[in-house]
Amino acid sequence: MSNILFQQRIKKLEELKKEGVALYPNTFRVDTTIFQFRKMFGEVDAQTLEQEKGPYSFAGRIMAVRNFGKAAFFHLQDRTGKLQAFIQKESTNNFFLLFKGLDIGDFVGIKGKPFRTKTNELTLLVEEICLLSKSLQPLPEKWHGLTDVETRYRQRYLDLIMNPAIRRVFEMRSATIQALRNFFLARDFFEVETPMMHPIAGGATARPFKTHHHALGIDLYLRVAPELYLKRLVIGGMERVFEINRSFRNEGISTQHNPEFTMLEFYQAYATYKDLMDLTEEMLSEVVKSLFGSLRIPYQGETLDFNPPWKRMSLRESLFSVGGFDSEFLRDPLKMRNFLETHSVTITDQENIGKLHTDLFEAIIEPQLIQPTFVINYPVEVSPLSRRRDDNPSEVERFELFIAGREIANAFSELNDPNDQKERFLKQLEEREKDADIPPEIDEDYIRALEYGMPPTAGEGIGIDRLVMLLTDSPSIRDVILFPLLRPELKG
RNA sequence: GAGCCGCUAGCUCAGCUGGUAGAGCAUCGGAUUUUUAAUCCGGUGGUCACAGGUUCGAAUCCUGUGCGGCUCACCA
Repeated sequence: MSNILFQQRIKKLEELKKEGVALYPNTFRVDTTIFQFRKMFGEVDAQTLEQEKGPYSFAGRIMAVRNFGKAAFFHLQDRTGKLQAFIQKESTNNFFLLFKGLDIGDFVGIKGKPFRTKTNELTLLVEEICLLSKSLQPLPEKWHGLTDVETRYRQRYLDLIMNPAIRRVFEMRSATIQALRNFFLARDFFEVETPMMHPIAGGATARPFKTHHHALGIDLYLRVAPELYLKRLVIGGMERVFEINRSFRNEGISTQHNPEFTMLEFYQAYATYKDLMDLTEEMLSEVVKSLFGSLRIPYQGETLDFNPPWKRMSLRESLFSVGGFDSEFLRDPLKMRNFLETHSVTITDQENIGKLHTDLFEAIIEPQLIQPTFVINYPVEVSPLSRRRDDNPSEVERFELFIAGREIANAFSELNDPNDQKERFLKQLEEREKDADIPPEIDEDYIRALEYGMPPTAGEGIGIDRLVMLLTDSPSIRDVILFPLLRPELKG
């Protein structure tokens, strides 16, 4: 590190050391947060404050300094906010010793009492100050802060120091997950953790990450979904289970996709996909209400309205009512192909009617579904784990929830017929592109589990990252993941 | 994987049709005991992402590479 600012700080560090200052002590005790301090004295007038002796002790990072030679103002930032402190020669015994050697970015402990400045700002009069940890790297500029997105993602700690708003995003993320967990616990669901490393990649068709276990001498796959394990638990008698955890998909990266992402999956025996629609409305409106106190929230210039009931339409209906296609068109593979090609959708030769309909849906309908909308009754070809409809076996009992033009949830009545399941697995295997990295295997144990009998069950997956994007008005999934995956930096 | 855009001081940014790099903040030295992006005076700081090419001369034009952003593809 050749930069001069770094060298200057190393020099200061050595000078402090020479003076006998402990550079990284851990003996300072904090008794007050900045939030608590404001709560206690935020409304108290200057005269009354004079009676207040303290001392109160705080710790945090120095974020700005305004120096007057024999006195100075500075901002201290802790996890709860920023506070102005005033330090002066006459009332701080180690003023000269320390203050000369301090830099913006250093952690300090301060003790003192509250007062109000001429401009009536609540301020701490510092009676004692000590260095807690030296910052050798200079922080970004105080006014513009850190805006370079690459640096914000690579050095998220800097982003968190400089941009308080990003901290609020992750507080919202935590609160969302907490609210979801409480929702399920209150309804007698059982929280579990199932394997991340699978001998056979199943539960979705995305390409998996591959790894190797040396002692066992076998290849393993990071899970693309927890689905098949959670349903084994239902078979085992866990009639209501949920898991909130990571899945991994070895696919492209975009504003909607990170290779590792967080999913909520839950299964409820003796329920149907229709029950889950009701449950989902209840769940998300409860979460939104608890976070915002309202069911209408802003997202990227739109207002999302979570007031139930939400619109429900079949995939076919949506092609008519939202897409404006007619039934003749929807029966004609050639016309649909031509149409899709003019909308630059790439299609393979062996696509059937069902796949063409979902292509049309994804290209034309999905982006238009801004308000929460359930789309139901998908073709069986694109739903290998879903139960067929009794009145139309070419379709399945399934819904996807769309909000702001994006898929947020996917749910279905589960296929619990082991013979049908095995046939669909085999069909899937036939259609899958050959990939040397993924052996053509089906999960025989899952079939065996089904043969013991799975109760009629409905299950759902919700993309937590995408949900948090909506709740925090974030345009990119990287804004709601603390450390999104990036290519490694070049060294030197 | 493809297309478009970007990369200049620690940070935020200027830098025109090519003439040899600038501002603000930060930092260093000085002044300053009520500031709020404090103020005033004086300094330090650059392999212009990297590598080639064109040219008397390249931050600037061309080619390639790296990293990032957006869009598309992939992700039933």
